[in-house]
Amino acid sequence: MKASPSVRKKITRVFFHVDLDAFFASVEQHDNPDYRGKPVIVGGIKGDRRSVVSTASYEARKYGVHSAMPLFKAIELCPNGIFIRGRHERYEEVSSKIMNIFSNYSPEVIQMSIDEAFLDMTGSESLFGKPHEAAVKLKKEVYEKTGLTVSVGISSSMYVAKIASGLKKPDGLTEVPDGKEEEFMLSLPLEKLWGAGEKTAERLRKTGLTTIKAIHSKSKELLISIFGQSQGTFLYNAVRGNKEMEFGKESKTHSISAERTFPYDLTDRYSIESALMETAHHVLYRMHAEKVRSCTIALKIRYGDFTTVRIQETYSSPVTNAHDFFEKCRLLLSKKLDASKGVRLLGVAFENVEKKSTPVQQELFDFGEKKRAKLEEAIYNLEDKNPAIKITKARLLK
DNA sequence: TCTGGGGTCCTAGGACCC
DNA sequence: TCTGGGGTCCTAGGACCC
Repeated sequence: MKASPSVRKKITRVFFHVDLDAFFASVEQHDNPDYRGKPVIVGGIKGDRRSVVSTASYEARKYGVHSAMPLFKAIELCPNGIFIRGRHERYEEVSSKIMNIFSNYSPEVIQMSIDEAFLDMTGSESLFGKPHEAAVKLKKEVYEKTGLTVSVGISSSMYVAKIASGLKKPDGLTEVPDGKEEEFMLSLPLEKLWGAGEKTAERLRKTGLTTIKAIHSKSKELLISIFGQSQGTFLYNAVRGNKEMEFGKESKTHSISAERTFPYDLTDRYSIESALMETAHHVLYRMHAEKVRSCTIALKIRYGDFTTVRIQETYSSPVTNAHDFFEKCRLLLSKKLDASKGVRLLGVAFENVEKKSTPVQQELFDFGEKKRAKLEEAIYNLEDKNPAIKITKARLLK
């Protein structure tokens, strides 16, 4: 079959990027009317050591408080702020309610995180009107149903929509007309270039590229020669707002991890191993809950001086039982740990996680491991059904 | 009282195979 | 004899994002 190009009209794609404004803090303000209009800081309470700000309400941002800021600094800047540790289950609940609303507007909602999503609004005009009109409707519906505001970016390029949604927060709406993507990008300061963080910005500046315009003036080859194939190509496309920069492709790998920063550095082996056991149990539990498996274990250690190392190992068969898993973790720890340094953080991860249904090479010998795995699975199921039951290794009981 | 936790992707080097 | 080239898998460290 042949379609004549002159007849087939080129379809202009329409993407929304929708971002929930100061999400965690906004949920708190919604649920607690006393908090409204006040600086709310989610991430930790006064006295929590080594915490950081997760989300600051717009009232708190006026004091200079922002995400990822150490909590002690936020307290310095905003001593009268309302400090909250956070209620993740509640945020998940509100998030899924909002994502549900999104799915009434588009058959293709690509959720990027708990508080943002892309909506493919291509061809939705007969249902919701022009993109701008549709966005107004969507914002209104979210507000009426949840009391929260969202910011929307509209563009035929996902990348540009993503940047546009961040421009007029909170409660913003920014539309970049089709064909104006490049112009739009050129009007922005370097800090708005999503995907180029602190380190890259620094490198760019050192190269004399202090503006998006300056990057735009360089050839693709030059950018690649400085920043490498991947990042060079990214920069070249990003400053042009190129449409082929898509999000939401199936990711190649998946991992499950847990890590913990200790209020004080751990120095003795027993405490370190106990903490390791606790974290290991946590990730293993999650792996069972998600019905997946993995042959690769990774251990992460951050020392008191903030240097961070990792060690990983891939085994011939998936790790399923807790005893075996912990022993493997402990072995990795022995190989890597510098005992002369205090341990600030320990993390454990399963890498290259895959669905349980995919076939796997059976181990030739089975040293009673299947039995142990069965028992543990039963315990996990029990905990699942009744969260009040907590079966924990004696060592973890204080 | 400096610097969370859960992720993804990239790079560079080494092992190993043909 | 002293040395190749491609491909794949694995590992450790980094950058980045929310």
